[in-house]
Amino acid sequence: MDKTYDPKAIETRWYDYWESAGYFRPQHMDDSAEPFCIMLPPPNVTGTLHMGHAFNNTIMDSLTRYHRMRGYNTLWQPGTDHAGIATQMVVERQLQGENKSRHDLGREKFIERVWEWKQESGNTITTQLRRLGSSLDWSRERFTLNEDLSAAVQKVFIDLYNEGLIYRGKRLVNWDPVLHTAISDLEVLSEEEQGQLWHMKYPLADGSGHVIVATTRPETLLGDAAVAVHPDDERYQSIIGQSIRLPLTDRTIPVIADNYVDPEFGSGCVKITPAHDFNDYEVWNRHSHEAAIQALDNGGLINIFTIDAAMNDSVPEQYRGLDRFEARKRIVADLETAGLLEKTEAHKLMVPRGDRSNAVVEPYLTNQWYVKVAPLAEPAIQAVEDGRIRFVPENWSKTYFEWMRNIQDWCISRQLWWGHRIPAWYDAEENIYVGESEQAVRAQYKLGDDISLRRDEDVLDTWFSSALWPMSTLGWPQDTPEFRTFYPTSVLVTGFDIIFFWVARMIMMGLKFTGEVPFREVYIHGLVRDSEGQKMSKSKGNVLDPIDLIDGIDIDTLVKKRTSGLMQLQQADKIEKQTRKHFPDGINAYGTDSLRFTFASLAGPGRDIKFDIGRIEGYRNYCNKLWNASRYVMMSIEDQDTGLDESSPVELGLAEHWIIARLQQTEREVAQQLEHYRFDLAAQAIYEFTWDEYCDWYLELSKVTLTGDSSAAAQRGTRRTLVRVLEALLRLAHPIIPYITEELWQRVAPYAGIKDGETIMLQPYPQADESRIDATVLAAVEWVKAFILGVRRIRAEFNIAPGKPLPVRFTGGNAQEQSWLDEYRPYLTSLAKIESLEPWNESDEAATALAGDMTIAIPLAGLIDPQAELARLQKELDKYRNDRQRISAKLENSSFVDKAPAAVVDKERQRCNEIEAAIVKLEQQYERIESLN
RNA sequence: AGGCGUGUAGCUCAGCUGGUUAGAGCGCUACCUUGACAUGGUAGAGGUCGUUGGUUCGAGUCCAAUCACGCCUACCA
Repeated sequence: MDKTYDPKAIETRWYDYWESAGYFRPQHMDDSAEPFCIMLPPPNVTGTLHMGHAFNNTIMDSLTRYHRMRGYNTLWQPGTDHAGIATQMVVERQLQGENKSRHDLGREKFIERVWEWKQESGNTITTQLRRLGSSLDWSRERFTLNEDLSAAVQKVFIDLYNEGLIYRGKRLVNWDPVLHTAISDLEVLSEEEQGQLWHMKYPLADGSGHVIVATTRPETLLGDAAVAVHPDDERYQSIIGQSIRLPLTDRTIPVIADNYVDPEFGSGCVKITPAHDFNDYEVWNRHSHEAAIQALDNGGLINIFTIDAAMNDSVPEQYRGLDRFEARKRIVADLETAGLLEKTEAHKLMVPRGDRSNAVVEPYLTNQWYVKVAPLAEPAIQAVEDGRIRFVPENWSKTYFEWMRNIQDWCISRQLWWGHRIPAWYDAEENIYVGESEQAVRAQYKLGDDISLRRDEDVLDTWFSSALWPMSTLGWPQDTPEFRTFYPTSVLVTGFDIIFFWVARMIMMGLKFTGEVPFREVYIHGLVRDSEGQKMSKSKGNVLDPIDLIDGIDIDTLVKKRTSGLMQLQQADKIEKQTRKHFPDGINAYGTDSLRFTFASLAGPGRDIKFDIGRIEGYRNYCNKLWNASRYVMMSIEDQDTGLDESSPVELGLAEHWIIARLQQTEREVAQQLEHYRFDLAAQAIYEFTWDEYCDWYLELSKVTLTGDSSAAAQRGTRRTLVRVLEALLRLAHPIIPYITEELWQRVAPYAGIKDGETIMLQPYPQADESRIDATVLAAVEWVKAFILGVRRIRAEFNIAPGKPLPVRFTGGNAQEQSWLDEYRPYLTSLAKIESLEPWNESDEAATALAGDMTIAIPLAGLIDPQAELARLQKELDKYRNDRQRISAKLENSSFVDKAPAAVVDKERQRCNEIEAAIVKLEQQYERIESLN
């Protein structure tokens, strides 16, 4: 074996081996074993792996591997979604390079082109997921636009439409003027930006004065339908019902009264632009029956924008064709000239932008399809309330309820070409026919060939198909063995940012169409951020690529990666500086296992995961430690008898019994933590057992037996324990660090008596055997450790070379300790490097330490600096005396003795006695040293 | 405005249903290349658990108030 752990050398070959051997597939397709199933949240097909994916996958793979080893019939189902807008944008950008638009190609050719792109580039992320060691069943990979998944989408649309839960309506939507499509509320990101508030004078038509209205979007003036005041506002009673001469136009609009207006804010007058503002639209709805409103063009619903958000032909000629922001400037200037601009002030406002295009979204009046969500939400709320679905951590259910109880109808149509086309047809009178195909529609509605039908041009929101993912990937609506075996799935693992987008919608759809929840548990994990807690983003230049952490990257390449393709070029310098500061030497190749162990350790209950490079370094060191421990074990057992032959005697010593007991405790702990999704604590238990118990103590203790004059049976027992505990440890750690454990296990397992072990993946997960935990053994080793540590501390304090054998004396100690001293003498002399171990006559000049009731003394004639030693003893005494005072006060408190459980009181008493004994010994030593002075 | 969350060692975080002396990793200090490992070993320094009250025999842990920070949802033109 190599002296150092090199992930590159081992990680490349195992994945192919596992995948080609079919280990990732479910073992059964029936109910002969308990099923465990996780659906991979389908990544965007245009996507590349980011830290969130890597984190998320580490958790899912750990769960999957754990359950597989536990004997569950396990399926982790992969796939990608078609990402309507994102994918269409990618291909349109390609076309742009050829100076073409999608319209030049036409719908059919364009879609062909997208499929071609998907064929070539759509597997980037699935290739990267493999690098993470993810044990996904690739033979079942799905894509939201696959035929069977599309059939599910169509069925759901048609059924919901027939039930009246999908409808078409003309309403205000969030319109992305760059992408020319409606987007849902969730795809709009509002952020505070610096803007201005313009206060404008709106003259009354009778010339008697004016009102002041303020706006952040002056261009919408051209679409105004009214000015609203509060009905009880004394100041404006007289003008309610009067007319306003709308500036820069030849229109007049009424003053109306509505409760929506806050009289305290601004002038108390609000301009109402119903076709371009959600609140104004509501106001308009309440007043649209009024004659003055009805008299306006289109009943007051005046649309002033083209699909590009340029001014359309309904506005005065001089503004037509202007972009909205250009129009804004012109209108402000014209108002100024006309003396109608009262004032302009700086104003912070929330600006809504499309999450894909980053363009300012406009409320825009269009025909769209909607899902009526409230009836679907009700059962979905119940499913969480009554525990059929459990959120972990539980608190996220509050967020879920909050949203579900205030839910809005969902706009599902998108003005795109790439996606599931809406199965609706229109006749010349705009009557709607919904069905599987034109033919089916004609048959169903008895439409003759003389009636021409035209299909709806729009496609469905990608999330509409994602909402069906747990059902559709298992074959629903067909009654398949997969669906029968694995639905409902076991757990959904995802970040909290996606609860509304996806989790809630899956629950609604699952319940609606299968009557069953789609998953029984939802594990919500935190979001990965950089070491300073900042969200990782391209524009901030703080993105880490998981593949770079695995393979390593030099600093120049990293800088280039972070600074290329930036929206704002002036950021580049800052990002370069920052990057060179954080990663002066680039990033080492840490390997997949180190990355996974890091993620597992970070998977605590918090919701921000700060990723610091120091952490992964530490876990790479852990892997190296495990590697070298195995190396030592292999060196100790190769060509040696490890007690596999039952006929030769095998003897286990204290160390063996101890490490076996600690292993059982660790196994219990790890399983318990994994059951509760505490990957951090499970990882910590594995880490501590490996490093602090197995390596620091057991390997050292084993050397005493193997290199000493122990019997053949004892040596056999030690070798057998070395290899068996290691073998179990590898299985224990395998779900988190699959590669290194497989690599080591392949070497080690035969010596542990495992024959024909093809892979660690399918070995049973270690189960604790409580009967092998012996409290006396644990206590004995604790005492042995205390003894050794005592000697080491004296060495360190007096600067005695660690290798120099020392004479050690002892005195006192209870009967058990005296017998331990006798029995475990070889461990003590070897690990503490003791030259001679004899009773102490208490007169020699010596430094002392305590091991339980026993005093350890190291004669150090002439070496001791009495002043320093007295100071040290004093410090220790102070600590003990403090403790004694606190505890005896407690014990003298009758209410404590009366009310606290007896066990607690007993413990305190015992502790008090121990402290008392220690103080006595320390005082004696103090006097001895003092007398030397 | 409403909802959620966080505040423990220089940094990143554990601390489960309240019970001895509050832990880990990284960083720091000193010593050590000992035959698994310097991606290592040994020893050590470092915390009045945001603040103030309360419940309790006992509070980092439960309750209330308060301060600071963060996130989400909805926004006032």
